[in-house]
Amino acid sequence: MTIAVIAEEAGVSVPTVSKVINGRPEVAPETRQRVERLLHKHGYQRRVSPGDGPVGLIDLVFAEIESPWAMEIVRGAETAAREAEASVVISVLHTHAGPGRDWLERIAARRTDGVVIVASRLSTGLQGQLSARSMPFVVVDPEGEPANGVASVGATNWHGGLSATRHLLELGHRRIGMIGGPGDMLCSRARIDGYRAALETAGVPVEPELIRHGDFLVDSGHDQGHALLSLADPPTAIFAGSDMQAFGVFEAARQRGLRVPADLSVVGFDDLPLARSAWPPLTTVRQPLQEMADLATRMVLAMGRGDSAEARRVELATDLVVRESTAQPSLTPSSSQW
Amino acid sequence: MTIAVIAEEAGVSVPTVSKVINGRPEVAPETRQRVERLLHKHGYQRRVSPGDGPVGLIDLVFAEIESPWAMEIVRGAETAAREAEASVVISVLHTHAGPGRDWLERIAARRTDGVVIVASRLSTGLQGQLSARSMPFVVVDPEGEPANGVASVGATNWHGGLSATRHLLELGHRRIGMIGGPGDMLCSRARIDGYRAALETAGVPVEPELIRHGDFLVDSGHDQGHALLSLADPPTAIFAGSDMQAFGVFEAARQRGLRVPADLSVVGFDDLPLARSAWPPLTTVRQPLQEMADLATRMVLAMGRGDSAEARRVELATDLVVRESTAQPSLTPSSSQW
DNA sequence: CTGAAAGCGCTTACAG
DNA sequence: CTGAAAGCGCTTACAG
Repeated sequence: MTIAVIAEEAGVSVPTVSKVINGRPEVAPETRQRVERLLHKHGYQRRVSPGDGPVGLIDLVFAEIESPWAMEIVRGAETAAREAEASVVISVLHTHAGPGRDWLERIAARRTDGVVIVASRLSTGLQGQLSARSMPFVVVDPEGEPANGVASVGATNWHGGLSATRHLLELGHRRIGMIGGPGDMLCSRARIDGYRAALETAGVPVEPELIRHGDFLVDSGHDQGHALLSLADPPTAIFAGSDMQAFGVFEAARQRGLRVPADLSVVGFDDLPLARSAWPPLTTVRQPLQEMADLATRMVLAMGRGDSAEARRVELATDLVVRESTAQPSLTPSSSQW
Repeated sequence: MTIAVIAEEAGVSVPTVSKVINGRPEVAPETRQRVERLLHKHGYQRRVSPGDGPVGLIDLVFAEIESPWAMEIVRGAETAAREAEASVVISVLHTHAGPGRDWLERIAARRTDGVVIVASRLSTGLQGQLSARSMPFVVVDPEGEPANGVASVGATNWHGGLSATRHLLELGHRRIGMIGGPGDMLCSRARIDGYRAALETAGVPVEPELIRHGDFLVDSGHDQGHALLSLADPPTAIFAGSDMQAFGVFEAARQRGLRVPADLSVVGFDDLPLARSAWPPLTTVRQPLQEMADLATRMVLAMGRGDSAEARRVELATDLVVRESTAQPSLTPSSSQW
C-alpha cells in the first residue's frame, strides 16, 4: 500500500496525502479527514523494505515456554530454518486461547514467511486471516481438533500410550494410574485412549478414579501423584503423561517414603534429555520433538515456496525407552520403607 | 550523513555503499572494509523518516542451545521484547567462535533493532561490523574479556563461587573439588577464583588436582566427577560450576555407590527450575538468568532508541540456595554403601 | 488549499 | 565486482 494508491482512491494528489501523513497544517479539514479514513482503512504503513520475496523469518508460536519440552521444539525449528537460511522468531502468547489480532498485525507487518503454531488453539477466524494474508502455517500438537485442510504434525500418541501401559501390564501391574495433560489437547486424549486400549485388551477394568488430568508440568505431576497415592487402593504404577509430570510423581513418591521403582513404577512421555540423567533414570515414551518441529518448519517453508500445496496431517513414531523407573510390583507397596 | 558522502569519501559509487550496508554479497572484501570503516567513523544511520522506526526484532544469538539454561535466557529476552512490542529472533551458531559474515549479512538485511549475544566470543572485527551498521549489541556472559566500551550483562560469579565454597567449608569439608566451565569463559574463571578465595581465606590449601574444567553440560559433570572421585584422596564435596554438571556428578556418585549428601556434598550453579525437583534437591548458587536476559534486551532496545548511549558492564547478584544435596562430611566417605 | 515538477536518499537491473 | 541509469516512495518549493 503506497500513498499513490491512497491518493488515487481519495481523488487527491500524492503530495496532499504526504501532507496529511506528516501533519502539515495547509490541508482542508474535509480533505484531511477523507484521506485519514482511507489510510486507516488500508492500514497504511511506510514500505518496510523495497523488494519482495522471502524475508527469511519463520514465526514459532507457543502458548507458554516453561518446560524444557519447548527447548526441543525450538532446536528442531532452528535446525530446519538454518538449513533454509532463515531464522526463527519466538512468540509466547501466555494464553492458550490462540494469537489475537495485534499479534497477527505484527507478523503481517514484518512479512513473515510462515507460522508454526505449537500446542495452541487456533480459531477458525485466525485461520482465515492467515490465509487472507497468504501466510502459510502448520500446527504442532494442536489443542482441539484442527480444522480440515490444516497442516499439522504430531506423534503417534495413541500408540505411545498403549505401549507405555502394556509395558506396565507385562511387568505384572494391574492398578495403573494415568495422569494426562489438559483435557482438550488432542495428544493428551490420544495417550489416555491408548492407556485404556491396553487395559481393555488385557482384560483389566478401566477405573475412572485412576485417570487424572494435569498441565504436563512438574507441579501437576506432584499434585495428581499425591492424589492417586492417597486412594484407598492406590496404584502400583503411574503412567505420568509427560516427563515433567513423571518428575512430579517422583517427588510425591519420595514425600510418602515410596521407592521408585520398588514400591511404585513410573513411566513418562517425551524422553527429554533430562529423562536419562534423572534418578532413577526414567522409563518413558520417546517422541521425536526435534524432528517434529523440524518437519513442521520445513513444511511451512515449502508452502511458502509453493512447493507442496497440499496440507496434511503427519504423525511421527513414538518408542518406548525402558530405563530404571519401572519394575515388577512389590507385594505390599504402600507399607515399604527406605 | 548520506551514503552519497560516504561513497565520495570512499571513492566508490553510491550503489556500492548501498550494497555494503545491506549485506549484499557481490562486493570485494577490501572495498567492503573501506566502506565499513567510513560508515563506522561517521556513525552512519539511515535517514529517519516518520514511519520507518524500529522493525520490532531483537536477535538473540547462542553458541548452542542444548541446556535448559538457554530456555531461561529466551524467556527473559522474550519478556522484555514483548513489553516493547518486539519479538525475539533466535540464532544458534553451533560454534563458539562467534558469528560469521553470513550471519551478519542476514541480520543486516532484515534490519534488526539490536543484538544480544549469549556466552559467545565476539571478535573485534565483528564489533566493527555491527557498529558500521549502527546495530546496537549487548553481550550476556561473554566468553573472553569483552572489549572496552562493550555493554555486557553477567552475574556476580566470583561472589557466587565464594559463597558456594564457604557453605561447604562451614559444613566442615576440607577437600572440596571444583568443576568449572570452559577455561576461556569469564563467568567460569570468576567462579573458580571465588572458590580459591574462599579456601585461602579459610586457610585450606588450593590443590590443582581438585580443579577441573567441563563445558557446563551433564556429561562433563559425570566425567569430571568420576575423575575427582577416583583420586587417591577424593574430595568429600564438589562445587560443580553449573546445575547440569551437578546432575552429572550425581550420576557419577550413584555409579560409585556414594550417597548424596551423606557421602558426597554437591553444589550447583544457576538454580534452574529443575534444581528444585532433582533428587536430592540441589543446593546451588542462584543467578537470575531471566532477569539478566531481560535487562540485556532492554539495554539493546534503549540503545536503539538512543536513550542511553553509554555502554556499561552490569553484574546482577547471585544467592546461595541451600537444599538437600549438601551436609556435613561423613568420617569414612568412600567406604559407605547404600 | 492544491498539485505539477523537481528533488531526496536510496535500491535495483543490467552492461561491462 | 563495479557503477551509470532508471526507478522507488516520498517530500519540498512554488505557481496557481
